[in-house]
Amino acid sequence: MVSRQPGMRQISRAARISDVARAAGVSTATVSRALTYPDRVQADTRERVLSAVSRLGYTPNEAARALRAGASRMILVVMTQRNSPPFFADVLDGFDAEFSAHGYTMIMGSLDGAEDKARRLADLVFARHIDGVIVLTGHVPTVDNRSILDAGLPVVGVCAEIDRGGYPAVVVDDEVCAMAQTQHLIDLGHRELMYVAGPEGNYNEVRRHRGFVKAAVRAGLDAEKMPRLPGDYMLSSGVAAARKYLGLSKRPTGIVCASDEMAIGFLKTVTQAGLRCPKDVSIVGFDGIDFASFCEPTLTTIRQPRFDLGATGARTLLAALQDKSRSGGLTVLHGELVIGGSTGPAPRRQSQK
Amino acid sequence: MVSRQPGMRQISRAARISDVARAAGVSTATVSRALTYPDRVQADTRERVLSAVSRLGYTPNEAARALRAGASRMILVVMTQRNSPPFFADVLDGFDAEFSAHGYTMIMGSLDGAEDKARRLADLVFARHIDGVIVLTGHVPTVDNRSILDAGLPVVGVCAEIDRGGYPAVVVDDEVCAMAQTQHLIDLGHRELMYVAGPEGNYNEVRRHRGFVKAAVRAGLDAEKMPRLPGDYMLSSGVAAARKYLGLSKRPTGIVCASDEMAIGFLKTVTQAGLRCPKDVSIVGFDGIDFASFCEPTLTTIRQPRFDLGATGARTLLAALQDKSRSGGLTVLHGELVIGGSTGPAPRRQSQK
DNA sequence: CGCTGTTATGTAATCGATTACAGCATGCCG
DNA sequence: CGGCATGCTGTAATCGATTACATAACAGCG
Repeated sequence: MVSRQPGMRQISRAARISDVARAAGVSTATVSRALTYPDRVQADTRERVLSAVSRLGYTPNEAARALRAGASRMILVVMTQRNSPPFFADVLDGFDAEFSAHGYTMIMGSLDGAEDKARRLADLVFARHIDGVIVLTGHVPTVDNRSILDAGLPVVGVCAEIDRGGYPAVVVDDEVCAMAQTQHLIDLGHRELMYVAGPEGNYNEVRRHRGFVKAAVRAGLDAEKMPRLPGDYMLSSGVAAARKYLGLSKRPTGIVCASDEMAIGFLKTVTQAGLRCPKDVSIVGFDGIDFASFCEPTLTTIRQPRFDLGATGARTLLAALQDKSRSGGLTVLHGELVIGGSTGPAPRRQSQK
Repeated sequence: MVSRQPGMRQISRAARISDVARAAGVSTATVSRALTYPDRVQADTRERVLSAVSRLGYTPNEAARALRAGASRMILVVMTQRNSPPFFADVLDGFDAEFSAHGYTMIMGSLDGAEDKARRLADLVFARHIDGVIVLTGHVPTVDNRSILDAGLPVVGVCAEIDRGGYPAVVVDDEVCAMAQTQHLIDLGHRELMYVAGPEGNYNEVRRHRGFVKAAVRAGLDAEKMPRLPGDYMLSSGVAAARKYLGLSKRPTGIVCASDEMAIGFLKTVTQAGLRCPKDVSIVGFDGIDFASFCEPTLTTIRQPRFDLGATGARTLLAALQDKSRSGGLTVLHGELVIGGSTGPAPRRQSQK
């Protein structure tokens, strides 16, 4: 009745610690010690145990260990929307590098607005299946009157601070970066600017827009009059923004986008409609995703330290796991303006208007 | 000594089933039944239990449940290389949709060649922390003389069959698609073709190249003479291939790439060098990633049913989890040629050579 | 009235690893 | 040689939920 597997090795039944103990002629306590504190058992006993372990292919049952230890060595990473827009890939790599080096495993949970997803993640957390949480979206939903944050686990915000205060976070100086984006256009002579936004109320969106306004005001421009088209960071909303832009009677010449994806969607759509970039219109993105260097023209953008955001965030959480009393603290990393081909001097006609 | 959390709710200590039992004035067995088989307990008892559950905010401890049940409701998804190249995002969404609908949670494990990563994933599997495995890369490494496959769990290959046979898989008809890619160029009059490859020996690479050769031979071309530049599916290798291409004394006019990323890297590099696409050179990609529609010109490519690959793969694994005896079986989905602006008639000069 | 069948609930074993505590040698010292 | 410290190993409790089995209450029926 043993189920045969296609593999080479025959699986009879996973070896338990008691099997190892019997094979090595010791107690289960000794097996456990030989594995966890090798110097607490005599050398020859250790030998016998280790050889039995490898002979039987023993791996300690994780559920039993977690139950006893009260810790699972699992980290939940909460993301918005669908799985991994291109920007996040490197951030996740940063997490992975640190966590797996410290014996932790990551679980990715995407919150695409569906309530049951949020409920499942909350269950995971309250079931003590998780030791710590990383929140990639500033906002954490509350379902059934409970939030992931209420489980009392260490939580770190990455890319955005968590809206309910008091948690450590690792972010980029969005506002400064957005000012740099905008200033770059101003330096090129653009005076008619437009902003393509991220989701309403989003942590990064709020700051990026604030930076845009500040830079404009500082240059003596009337920020009130500048169009602000809605978006959601994704390609399609860049396309939609471009369509609206093309319908405007008086088109701004400098376009500041809150993400690269939107900038790329915008760029493609307006050039396809016959506008020349950067001759007729200049476009700046935000994020520095790989494809920014592969559109035509290449995109001027803000390069974020993506891997570093992830690695630093992971280290912050690991520190909190070690020392639960540690709290708060904001780490701010810096973005960098990368000048591509999508921005150039403002066209004369427009700038004189 | 209770640690205070910044949240609103006060966390004293996670409620156990015995706390609920006491609060409801019943035994733990009754609590468990009230939650799992509601119709096995009297209505008023159930009421009391459920009210105590919500009053105490009780969530069953997952480690204890998993230990007792011998199942964790966790799925491991093994990926190659770094986290989620753009192609995989939708596939992962497909997994997520099915798995989370059925109460399963996904763990993403990336194997970037480092041995310790492979060891950790194997540990996870052998520790019975996982109920099933999805392998996104045909090859599964063996470390310390054991492979993830040896744990005797249900395993499904997605995007590629698993090299050690006998496991079900969900794939796309790579060879047919590659023939369509190639035939498209041949139909446009190209007779000098070149192939930009994926990683040596990779499941998809082998089939895509075979399709390329078949289509060429069928058209009476000498496949032996056609350059085959090495690559790894990623942007940078497309760039590298383009550099080599530019150095060739006699440049093929039809370029078949084993991935969109390479095609995009290639396209950008050769147009930047002054070649016109599709006038001087035609390029076809493979995958149908979002950005294929946003480069200049838009990329002709093979659109894969990415979400469907994921969803079908997940369903296959779920079926295997229900009925462990079920084995084998290959599901083949179909890709579709999407014609973009990167392919056009072969230049006259070249095609007459 | 007493027996059987049914339903609701409780008791206690169980999953597998960890670890506090106990026990047993052995060595050292007075 | 007795007493105590030290080092190694074993026994058994423990983590928290599930569930086989036991028990109790009650209805139905001859």
